[in-house]
Amino acid sequence: MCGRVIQLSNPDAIRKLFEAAGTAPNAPPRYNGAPAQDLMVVRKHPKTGDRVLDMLRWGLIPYWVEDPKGGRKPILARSESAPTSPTFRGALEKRRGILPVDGFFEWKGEKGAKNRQPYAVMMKDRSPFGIAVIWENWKDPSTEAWLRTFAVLTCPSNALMATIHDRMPVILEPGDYDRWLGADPDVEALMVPYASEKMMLYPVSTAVNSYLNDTPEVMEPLAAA
DNA sequence: CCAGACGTTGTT
DNA sequence: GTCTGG
DNA sequence: CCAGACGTTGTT
DNA sequence: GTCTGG
Repeated sequence: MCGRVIQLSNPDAIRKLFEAAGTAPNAPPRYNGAPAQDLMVVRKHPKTGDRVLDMLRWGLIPYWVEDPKGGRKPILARSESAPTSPTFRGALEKRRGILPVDGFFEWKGEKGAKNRQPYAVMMKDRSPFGIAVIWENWKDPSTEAWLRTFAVLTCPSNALMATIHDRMPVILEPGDYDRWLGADPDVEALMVPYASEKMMLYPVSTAVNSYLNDTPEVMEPLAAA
C-alpha cells in the first residue's frame, strides 16, 4: 500500500507551503514516484533546527547496515510496531519527516493477483498534503558518501480507504507539522487514520503500473467501460 | 508499488 | 545499534 | 554467551 | 514462488 506517490513539485512552492527554510532542491514533477527514487522530504535539520526540504531516497537503510545490496530496504513502517522495532525505533524518535504529496496510488485486490485495479487517492479539494515518514542517514563504506533514505508510516484505513485496502499512510494536519517534526516523545497520537470526508479516490489506468510511466496520464480517471 | 529475473566461473 | 533464539 | 536478524503486504 | 531493482 502507498507504494507510489504524486509529487507535483514546484519545489519552491512546496518549500513555502511547508514553511521550510533555505533553498528548494531541484525536483521534476513526479506523477508516479516510486521506491528507490529520490523524492522531496521535509525534515528538521539536526544542527540548525531549521525545517528544510531535501531529496531523500525512498527505502530506509538503517545506518548500521554494512552492505545494503540484498539487504531489505523497507518502504513502509507500521506505526503500531515502529516504536519498538529495532530497525525503526531510533528514526521514529529522532528523525521524523514529512513527504509532501498531491496524492498517492493504491492497488485494490489480492496481492499477487492479476488485474489489480489502481486508484488515485487525493484530497477532495486537490490540495497538497503531508505524509509522515522516518528517515536515516547511511554512509557508503566504499565511497564515504552519505545517503539519506526514508520510509512511510502506515496506520489502519479510514472508512473511505477501507473500500480498497485495510492500511493507509499516516497523513498529518498542517497544524501538527511542528509537533511531528519536533522532539515530542509522545507522537503516537498523531499516527492515526486521516479524516475520510476530506479525501477522495478514483480508479486510474493500469498505465500507472510501470514506474517508468511518469507522466500526467497516470493520474487520469479510468474511462468508463 | 510493479516488473523482471530467477546461473556459473573467475576477475578487477 | 539492539533484540531474539539457541 | 554468541549468531543472526532487523520489513510490509496479504495468502494458503 | 520469491527476490531484486527502479
